[in-house]
Amino acid sequence: MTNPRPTMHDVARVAGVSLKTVSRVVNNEPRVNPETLSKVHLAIAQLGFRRNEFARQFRTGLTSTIGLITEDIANPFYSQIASGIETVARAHNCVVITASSEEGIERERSLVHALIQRRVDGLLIVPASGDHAYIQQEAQQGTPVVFLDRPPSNLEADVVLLENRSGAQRGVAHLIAQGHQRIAFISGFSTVYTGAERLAGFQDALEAAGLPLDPNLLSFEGHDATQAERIASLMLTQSNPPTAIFAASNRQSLGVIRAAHRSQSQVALVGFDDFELADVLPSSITVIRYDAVKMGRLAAEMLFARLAGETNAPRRLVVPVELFTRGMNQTNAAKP
Amino acid sequence: MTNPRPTMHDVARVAGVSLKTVSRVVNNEPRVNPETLSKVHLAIAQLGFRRNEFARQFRTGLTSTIGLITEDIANPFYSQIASGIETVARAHNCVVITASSEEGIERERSLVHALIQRRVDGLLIVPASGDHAYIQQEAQQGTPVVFLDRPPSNLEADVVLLENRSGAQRGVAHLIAQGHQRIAFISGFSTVYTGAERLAGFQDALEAAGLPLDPNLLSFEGHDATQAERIASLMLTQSNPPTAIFAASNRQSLGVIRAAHRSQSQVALVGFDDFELADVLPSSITVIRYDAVKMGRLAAEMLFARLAGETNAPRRLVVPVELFTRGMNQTNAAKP
DNA sequence: GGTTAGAATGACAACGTTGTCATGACTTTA
DNA sequence: TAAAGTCATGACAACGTTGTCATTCTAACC
Repeated sequence: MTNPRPTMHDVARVAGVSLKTVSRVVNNEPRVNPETLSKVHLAIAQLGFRRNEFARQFRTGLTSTIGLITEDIANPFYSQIASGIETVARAHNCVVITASSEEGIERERSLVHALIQRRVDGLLIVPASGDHAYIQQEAQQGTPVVFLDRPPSNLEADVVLLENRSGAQRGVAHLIAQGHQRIAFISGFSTVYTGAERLAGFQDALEAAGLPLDPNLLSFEGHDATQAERIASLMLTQSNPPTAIFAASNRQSLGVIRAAHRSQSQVALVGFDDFELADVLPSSITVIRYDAVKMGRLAAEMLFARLAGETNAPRRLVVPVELFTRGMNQTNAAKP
Repeated sequence: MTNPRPTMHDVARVAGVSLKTVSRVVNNEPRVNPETLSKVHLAIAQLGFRRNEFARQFRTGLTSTIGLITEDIANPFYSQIASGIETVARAHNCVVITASSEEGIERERSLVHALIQRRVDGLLIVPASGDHAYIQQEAQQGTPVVFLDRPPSNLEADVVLLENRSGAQRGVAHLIAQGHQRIAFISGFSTVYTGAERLAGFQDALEAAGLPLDPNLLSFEGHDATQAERIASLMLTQSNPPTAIFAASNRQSLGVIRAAHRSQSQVALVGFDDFELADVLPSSITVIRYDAVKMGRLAAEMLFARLAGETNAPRRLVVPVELFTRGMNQTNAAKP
């Protein structure tokens, strides 16, 4: 029923030539007699032979495979990054192994090891919070690593980041320019790099405008949309509620939108990360947006540059973000 | 600077034992003298040795790697599937290579070959339209293949599908029950399996209600959201416009929502596929939804069952869908 | 004390490919 | 016609691991 895959050896036997000659044909090496060539081609077609890339990679030491570790591939942000990476990888005849760390440093570590043991040529990592010194040894043993979205701790390495701080600052400045004075900031864990940077941008904007920072309007517990919704609801129903909210990522934006919808609030919202349908919501949402696919491409290109032998000091690349304003609601409408 | 990765041979030399003894230690084989054991462990730690999984896989013939080919990994539907697959793969100590066919049969074919040549243990494919007979040979040579979302043409194989036809039928019946008589159907290419099935479901519902099918209210050209928006706009502005639209997938839903938003139309919408924010839109959207992650899990489990030696006839698994009604707008409100 | 059993270890082939070198035949050159 | 060069081909080792089998040594048995 299932005939095993033929090897070069089988082809050689059928064609009546040596193993090496088959290898030459398969690799399009010169100096093969045309007659021999066709004999071999015939045998190849007859057996349905296809070179065992796995064995070849083993022999040559290069797997033409890179690894990508993200928090969760189901998250559109990461899957867009993955898409950009894949495009570049394909141009280099590479495939991509994707794995999800679920935001745990231990799990990340075990994935890194699993991929290193499979001898991927390089690694792209969206790092979980925690100590990344363990990567040092791997990198020194010849597997280049490029980080995405967040820099690793305790490690000098290539990294591609977003313009987090200035992006957040511009978003908040936009709200201030619209006349908002009480602006809330809802984020996930403050220990995550992007959260901290965006908070800094938030503070920059307040300071520049001479506005006070009300601790009651700060939250770092909106890790997912549900949490963010709960927190936004609380803020909106308290006495002296915020007139605007800055959401640190699309997960928080989602929660805030739901909370505002439920409580019929007209609170203004600016969010980091664009999302589909932002344009057709009852109150259009201004966002800080960027090209996630491009981010993936850039990181992959850095990795391939390393693989090509580049040995400069680690580089830090920053992907620009754009304040994209929607629905020019200049003022904060009062509740009905 | 970069010390090459140590091999078992290096460990053996440092520990003063034979290669095979190191192998025994690494594989936790019994009958190793405790003293020797610790010598070897010491050498392993000292050199930072980690087994070359790649060489091991080469020797044993199993790569512990499966391949996943989708249309576009950046599409949330596919990235959710990927997430489910990854979970199952991890439980089997496998990693997943993801690749995008960009909906082209030729590209798909080249990816299948690339993955087969890398000797992935199995393949999961969301097939592009076209002839899939070429897979036959691969499957016979020992690489099991499971299809997702659409069955392959000219090939008997395992496949996991959605309840397309009855799902669409229920969605349209829901609209009819609300009193709609002129219902449009907007889809991508009719040649794609899911599109054809959902159209059949649409027709089922109309027939059951004794409603006529107006060809002017059918379109198969809304391949992406932009196209769908254009078509929906045309339909909505024609004389005798539809009072409801059935969108065959989330891409079409998106376009329809935009079109309705632009033209201030109150057209009712039911769409196949759920999407974020559907609950907070001005007119809440009823959808046919399902668990895409689970779909990935099921397919992966089928694949691993094959890898475990299952040799039954190809199976067809159907993932149930659910009509999820939102916003009980019983009637079709007239324009203001 | 000689045979046997078992424990601990090592030598070697094998997986399927590519790189290195050798070989023989034929052709060109002096 | 001998020397040198080119062409076509093949034999063999190597990549790093595991599987098979052989070997040595010690302990236990009759």
